[in-house]
Amino acid sequence: MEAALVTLLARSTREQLYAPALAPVADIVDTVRYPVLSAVARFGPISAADIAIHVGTDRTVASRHAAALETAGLLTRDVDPADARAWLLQLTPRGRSVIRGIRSRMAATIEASMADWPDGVADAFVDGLERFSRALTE
Amino acid sequence: MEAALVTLLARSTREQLYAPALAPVADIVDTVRYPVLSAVARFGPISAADIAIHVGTDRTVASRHAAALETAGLLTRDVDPADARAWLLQLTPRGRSVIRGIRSRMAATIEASMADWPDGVADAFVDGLERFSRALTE
DNA sequence: TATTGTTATACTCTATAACTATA
DNA sequence: TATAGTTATAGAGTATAACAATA
Repeated sequence: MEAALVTLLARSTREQLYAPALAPVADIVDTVRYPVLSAVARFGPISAADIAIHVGTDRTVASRHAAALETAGLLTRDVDPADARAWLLQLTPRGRSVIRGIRSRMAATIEASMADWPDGVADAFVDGLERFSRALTE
Repeated sequence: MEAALVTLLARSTREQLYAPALAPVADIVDTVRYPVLSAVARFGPISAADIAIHVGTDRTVASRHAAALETAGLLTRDVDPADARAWLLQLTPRGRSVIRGIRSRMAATIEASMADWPDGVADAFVDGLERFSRALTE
């Protein structure tokens, strides 16, 4: 298992998995900004500080990526009515459309690589993957 | 699944999974050199050019990491008897001992995070992970 | 006093280009 | 001519430090 994990965690694997899904929108979303966009999609409206926690980077990094995604028209930043220091990040209709396309292409890539797996193995893997991911973020 | 995959592929996840396993040898093996060491353990004796393919980086990067690991006494570089241009990388006894320790600590971390999983789920996950990793490298 | 967000800066890691030596 | 390995250089991405504004 160690070998499989080392392979999966390699930087090149991330590029390899993201590249085909991001290709059509490569000019506005790259492999480092996509995690921010994905987190806003899942947890928004959310502040940049909380995004940083989910994405696992420093606040300054999340802030810069969010600014870039705002410039690209994929998300908006509105003052948090409950805290004037914070900005709440939220997807624009264009952002929602872009992420829908990315997810659908990513799913196609993944499903293709599992096409010849025995029945049930893929479902069990996805189940385990979700458990493992949850364990990491707790 | 997309969310779980984004989490797993995050740079911070790699650090989080490797950190406890590498801590005792942090002065000689870090998270970017470990994949090189692991590949030498699995495929050695092997040339730097082939290591680069397995690790998914450029030749120059693999070469530098290998040089550092040699300086640390974890691997040796001997001229390939079949090709005087190439150097064959191979673990030293110390290198084997170090990687044994890393793998055992990594296994402990992973097993701990799966401790409360239902019977069979962990095995199915590992099976799927290995299949998925193989699909990525082909 | 602590926290949010931002900017300037330095650091790490990587790829590209150029070179030598060998096939 | 092509490939293995190395070194110098530039680029991308990140964290640290310092700042203003608000809790």
